[in-house]
Amino acid sequence: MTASILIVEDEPAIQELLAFNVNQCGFKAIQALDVMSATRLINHALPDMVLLDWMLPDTTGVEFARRLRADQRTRNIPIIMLTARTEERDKVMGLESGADDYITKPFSPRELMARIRAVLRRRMPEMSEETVSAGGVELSPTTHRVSAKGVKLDLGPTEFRILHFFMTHPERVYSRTQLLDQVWGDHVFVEERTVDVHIRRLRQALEPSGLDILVQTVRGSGYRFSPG
Amino acid sequence: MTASILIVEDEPAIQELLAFNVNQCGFKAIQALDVMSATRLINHALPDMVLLDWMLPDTTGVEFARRLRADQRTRNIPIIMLTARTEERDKVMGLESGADDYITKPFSPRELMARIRAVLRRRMPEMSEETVSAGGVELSPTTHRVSAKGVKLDLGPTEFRILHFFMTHPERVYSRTQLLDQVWGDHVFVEERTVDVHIRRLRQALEPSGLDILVQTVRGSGYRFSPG
DNA sequence: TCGCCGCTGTCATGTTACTGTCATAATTCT
DNA sequence: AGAATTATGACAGTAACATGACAGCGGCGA
Repeated sequence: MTASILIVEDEPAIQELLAFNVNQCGFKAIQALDVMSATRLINHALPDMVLLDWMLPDTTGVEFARRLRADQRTRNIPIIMLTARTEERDKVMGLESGADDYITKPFSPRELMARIRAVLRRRMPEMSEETVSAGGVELSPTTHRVSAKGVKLDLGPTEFRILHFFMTHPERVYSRTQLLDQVWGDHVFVEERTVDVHIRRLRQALEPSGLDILVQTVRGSGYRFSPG
Repeated sequence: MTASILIVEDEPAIQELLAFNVNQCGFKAIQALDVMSATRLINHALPDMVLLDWMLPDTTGVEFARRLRADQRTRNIPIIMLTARTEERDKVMGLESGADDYITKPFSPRELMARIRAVLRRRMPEMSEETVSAGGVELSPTTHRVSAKGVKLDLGPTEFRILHFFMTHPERVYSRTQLLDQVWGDHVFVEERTVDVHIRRLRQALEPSGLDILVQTVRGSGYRFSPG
């Protein structure tokens, strides 16, 4: 689920610097020294974003950006332009060519990362924010509040996520492994028995209102949320 | 933070007239003569509102409005439609283009501004200039004054903006990133932890009146203003 | 022009609350 | 009963947050 970022930059030193920073921040850097190889890489697999140098040996960055924007397949890939000059004219041209943002060299790694994240954030849809209600429990992701039979209750982050997942997937049994994947995230190494403990904590929080019965154990299989 | 308003209008004379009036009223006018450049501008930075001509050379205003509404990122931007004749009103309404309001040409600057303010008040509360009051705190954007339980208190500019944003968006939890976007501005590069510090300063200012409890920490998520 | 002062963003350090793991008790099944 | 599975309580490590200190910046008046 980590975003891949195609870096198109002919200067090897800057190329490496960019790749290092991008990788450092948890993205996957894909490197191209010119437009031709960039095109090949894009044909092979679409990146989630393109970091594009303004000046390139064969085609200019602006021209390449224009081509990306023209092609239906690549139209929606965000582009950040790297430009050496600070003149307003270049900025305008960069934006005219369809770049989402631009950054002038020299730049700090921090600023670069901030811009990358900002652009990705603008493009990425938000997760579900609907208030869920079932079996006397109400959970609102936006206010991050939970109430059982009208009484506010206090959950830790993990218990909150488990409950949210359960309420949006009621009645169905989930194994510990599935819960780890869904609630903790795919590639996390956590002991399976840890799930038990968090289920316990969730039940404890629901206990005062008597709604702990909604979280049911299915021996040999896992757990289930059953609003009845 | 002044609201930025994107004006999409192909007639240069009217474009300028609109821009002049918008700027005159303390907003920031961003100008586009057609849908294509409007799209580019929006990709770069989201405006707080769109003033949209009904008839445009390339895509019609309605079509553009529909696209804005379809995209998760732009869904919540208020739109005001400009139409040439009264009879278009029904069409605009009937087509459900998603506009928040419409205004027929010719229009008086006064009327235009009134509608802009009305829509902003409805859709972007923190942009309007009205005095907000919640949980014993009163904040007046125009005079830049804040009082807690009747006692006047003294805030720095940033703390003022945070509090204003919070008061116009109560109960909802905002991540540090979201707060940076909303209070600092879209592409400002500031360390996330800086938010903590300003929250601290805001709480410190509220402390004497005991209202610092209104600013709540939601561990793992962000902060929330809860007037109870 | 200079120095003062308030505001800002960052860092280092202190504090708190959550997490994951284990050991052990309590179930349930065969 | 014995085996397998789950419940529960305790605990240490740690991630997330709070707080205080500080240097840089910009505005403002002397």
